[in-house]
Amino acid sequence: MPVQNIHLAVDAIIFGYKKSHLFVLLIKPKSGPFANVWCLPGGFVNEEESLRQAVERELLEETGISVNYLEQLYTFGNVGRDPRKRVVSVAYFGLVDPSKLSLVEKTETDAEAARWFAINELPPLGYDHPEIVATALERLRAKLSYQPIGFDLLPDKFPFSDLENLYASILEKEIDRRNFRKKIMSFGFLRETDAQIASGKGRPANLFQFDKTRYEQLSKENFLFEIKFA
Amino acid sequence: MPVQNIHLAVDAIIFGYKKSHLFVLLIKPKSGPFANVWCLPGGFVNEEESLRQAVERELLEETGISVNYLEQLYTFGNVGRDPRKRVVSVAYFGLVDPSKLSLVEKTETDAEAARWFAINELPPLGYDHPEIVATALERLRAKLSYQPIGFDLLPDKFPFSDLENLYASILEKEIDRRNFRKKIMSFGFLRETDAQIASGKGRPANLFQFDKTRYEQLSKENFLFEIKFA
DNA sequence: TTATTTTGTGTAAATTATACGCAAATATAA
DNA sequence: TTATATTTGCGTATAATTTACACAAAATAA
Repeated sequence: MPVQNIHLAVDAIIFGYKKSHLFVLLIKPKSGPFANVWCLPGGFVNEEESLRQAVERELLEETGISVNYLEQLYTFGNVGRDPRKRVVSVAYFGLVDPSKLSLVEKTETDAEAARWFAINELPPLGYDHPEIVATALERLRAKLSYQPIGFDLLPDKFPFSDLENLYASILEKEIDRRNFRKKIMSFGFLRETDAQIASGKGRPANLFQFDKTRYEQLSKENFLFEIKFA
Repeated sequence: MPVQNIHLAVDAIIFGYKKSHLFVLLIKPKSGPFANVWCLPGGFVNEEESLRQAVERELLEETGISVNYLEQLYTFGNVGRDPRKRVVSVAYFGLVDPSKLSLVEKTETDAEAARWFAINELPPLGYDHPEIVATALERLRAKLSYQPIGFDLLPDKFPFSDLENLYASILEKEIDRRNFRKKIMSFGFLRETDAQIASGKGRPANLFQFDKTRYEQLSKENFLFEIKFA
């Protein structure tokens, strides 16, 4: 085996969603070359853990969060992306529901705390993390249209308009409410509950629920999830 | 920085296509725990090269081939995937045109040589390479339907039926010739040349050519490549 | 010259996507 | 209490796309 001095890290880019805004979870590392700069959560991989375990561990250590959805995004390995030495980082892409977003309102910024930032109000980021965020955002947008992934950004029960606003705001498109609803309901994996919610003003909305089991059943048959917009 | 004893490798899974069959490029490593077993080309990353450079270098060294298309596929990092020590491997996914496939017919199996294997006649593979192949095949199939990637598996000029057979054989679907042709031609990036080819028997076919520039132009506008099959 | 093989092409029917507006239910303000 | 503003819930007609389907032309082989 060669003598190799390459370090292996993982980074996590975690999206949250609330009130028509997409958020990203950031931390300020306590040490390292970007010690006082906002960064994605992440760190070095231990020798006896899988990559996924490493991300989950780092996430828990640095932010206290656990995710609804997590998948490998891309591996960033350019020479020089860490000023100290060669570090290759496997980035993971995750989604959480709004219950995890409480820190956004709470945190009164202890310097090392994790914080949520709205996607279009990100602070300057360390390393090549802007590139990672861009890649993740692309992936999120792409996946919204061919995987029912939006539900991992919503609470268990939600009014239909929340789903609609999620698509509209993340994809930055206008959506025809009637056609969108028709389309989603035609899939048959969204259950209308008998609960209602009063959103403050206007007519109260019925709450809906994503039936994951049903979705998985359908996927095995000849069913294709796809949402396109003009 | 932590002391970390993880090694970083790259692997390449290269697809070729000829006469309605999909091929994968394999080698027999000269050393290591799978010294006499067919494996994907690959090897350790040098400290001063990017991941992509590493794959391209290994490919050239081990198989003498250069590719038409190459993208990062996935990073395989489970503990124990290499019996010697922790090795994390970034797998790349590549496509070549049939001119590179000559080794298939030529090679009279010098033990260390590279060889093409039909996808459904693969020998037993070392490491976790069966998993990598499976992942790559999934990716290839998925991409065929939303990126005009099939052309990288064909020669510069090709009869239309080759394209059709490529889709049919890789996706294992039946295709309606007339509808498929209508669909592809409607995109407007396939040029009919005035060359013809006599395939041996039957009516000679006109040759077609993928106009990449035109495709890229279209992509910038409001154009979506998509091919679905029942 | 006849049979066989492969290419090339059009149309009608079914399905899917799009465009579009009004009434019901609530909260708030007058 | 009544009027106003806001949000939800819903249907239909038209356009666009997808699907199903068959036969003639050009070549080779027998």
